[in-house]
Amino acid sequence: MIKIRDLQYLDAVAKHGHFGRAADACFVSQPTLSGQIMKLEDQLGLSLFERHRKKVMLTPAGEELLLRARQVLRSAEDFEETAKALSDPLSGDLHVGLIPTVAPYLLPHIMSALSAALPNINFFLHENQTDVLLKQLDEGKLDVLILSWLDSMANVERYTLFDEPLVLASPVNHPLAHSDSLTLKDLNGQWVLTLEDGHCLRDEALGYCFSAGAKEDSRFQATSLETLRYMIASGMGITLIPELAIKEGEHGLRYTHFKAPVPSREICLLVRPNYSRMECVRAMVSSIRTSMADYVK
Amino acid sequence: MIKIRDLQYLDAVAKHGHFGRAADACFVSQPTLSGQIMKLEDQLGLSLFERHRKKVMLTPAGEELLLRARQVLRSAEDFEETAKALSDPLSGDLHVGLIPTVAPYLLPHIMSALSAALPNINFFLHENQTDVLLKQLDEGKLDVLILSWLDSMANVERYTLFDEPLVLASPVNHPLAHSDSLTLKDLNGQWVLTLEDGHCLRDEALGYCFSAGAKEDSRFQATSLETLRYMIASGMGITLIPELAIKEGEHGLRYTHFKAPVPSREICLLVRPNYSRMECVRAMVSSIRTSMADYVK
DNA sequence: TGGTATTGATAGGTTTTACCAATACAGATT
DNA sequence: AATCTGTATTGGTAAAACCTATCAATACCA
Repeated sequence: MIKIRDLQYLDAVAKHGHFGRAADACFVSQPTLSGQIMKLEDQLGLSLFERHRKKVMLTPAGEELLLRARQVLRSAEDFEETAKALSDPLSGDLHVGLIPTVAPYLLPHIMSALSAALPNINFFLHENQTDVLLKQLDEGKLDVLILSWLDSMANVERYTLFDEPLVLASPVNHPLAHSDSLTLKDLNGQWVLTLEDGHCLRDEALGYCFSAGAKEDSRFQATSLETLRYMIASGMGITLIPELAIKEGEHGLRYTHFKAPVPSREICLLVRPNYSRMECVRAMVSSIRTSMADYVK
Repeated sequence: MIKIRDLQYLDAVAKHGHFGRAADACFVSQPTLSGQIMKLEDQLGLSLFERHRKKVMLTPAGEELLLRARQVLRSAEDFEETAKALSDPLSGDLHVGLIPTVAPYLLPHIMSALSAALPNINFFLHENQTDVLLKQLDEGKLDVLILSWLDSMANVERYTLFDEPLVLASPVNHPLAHSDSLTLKDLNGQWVLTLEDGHCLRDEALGYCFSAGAKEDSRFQATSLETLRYMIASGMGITLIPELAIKEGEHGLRYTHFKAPVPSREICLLVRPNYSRMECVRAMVSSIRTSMADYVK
């Protein structure tokens, strides 16, 4: 296979019409350039130049090949320029996967700081359920995930961002609302509404509720937290809601915090092991942790 | 500057997702390939692959660069394929320069044999006066010239094709027509019509005529042999015409051959010294000499 | 839970090659 | 004839690309 250097020599000699000056332009000695051109001609099985005492001119074949050589050189330069642009790990595109019970409630707290910390990163946000996200991360379609940690997760690198308490969401007139000392045990015998299957929050919430002796009202399953919230407000039951999802001042709805042991989930950031832009990931983790610490305070 | 080989390695690893198999495909050892990829990554200042036990996947930067790398490889292959096609010296385009007093009379005798001898050559024929042709040959716009030799020509390689006698062209009723023993001396005192300035035939014909004591009728100068012929036929004077230009059966015109010493010109083929496709030139010379030997016979 | 296979990285040594300085050589110029 | 200009040749060097052998980490299997 030909070498790009040789094509540069070809280009230079064609441009200068003179081996010595072309050699200077390529920062090599004239014998080197002459030798390489001869080797190239030998390799191609044709002569590129006619050597004359006063000038060096392209053969017809050389003329033809010069055009293609310049095409090669152009695309090689394009490659190098792209590489240079990409070499800054703190720039470029970053595809972030988030679960639906996190994305709309977390992003408002972290995005402005993230954008400020990584001004040259374009964040693409993808909302999907955990299993889909994990698959896409593995396939390389996503760069990082932000979701609720499950012990069953494997083959990922995990950065804990914060622990998010779950709070009781109930109709304002519910007996447990306004309790000053709500514990999980108080859920015993209650009917609990949940998200539809596939949401990790459903499994987490049900886990806490079942262990406390509550029962699932499986007649309805909400497709989103927002829908679920409306169902609760209309008096259909209670549920556990992540703290970040609380919106104060909602009509008919009341959020009540638990006393210890507080049910919670761990929100973490996942990347593939050996991910290439760890510098960027570390900056993200740092920025998000700071944002959330400020939020708690 | 990057090396094409490295881009091939990049392409191979991306395609196979496996260093060992990619190395086999590139006919190098796995450590070599690993090393070169690492060196490339180092050089570019970014990592192209994420290494996992079970698979090797492209980083986002790698994905982007792979596209450009393949573009480079494509154009490099195009270069090599073109070179291969051009490496056959007996194919391609060939620009032939001919003088106006040769082209229309010689070409019918030689072209079919030339085309047969060099079936893969495209002949481009350029008709111009000697000085223009020499300049274009020197500039590389033309590959070979076919013209009448002048001793003043320098810096060219010369292949004699044949000697072309000059014959007397006169009106049929001219005293010298029908002579069985015409010599140059018979031109003494005659008025001679010629081609316009710039045609080498003019200088040659005038040379013979002046030395024989003839005079130029400078009231008219023909722009082509065909015009000149009509002027002779209409009784305006005599001239010397190259033998190949004779058309028998023309009304009012008579051609008379000279006895020795026969005035003549040498038709030759010229190329630049160091011309690259000498194999092709030799084939041309050989073909034309054969054609013209057949013609004389 | 060891034993084996797979895979990419590493180490050490060899060959290739691109390179330079010095110089030869050829044609043009004086 | 002497000189100049420009390319080719020669001999030697340092970088690189490459190989074989081996390691370390993991996956796979019984």
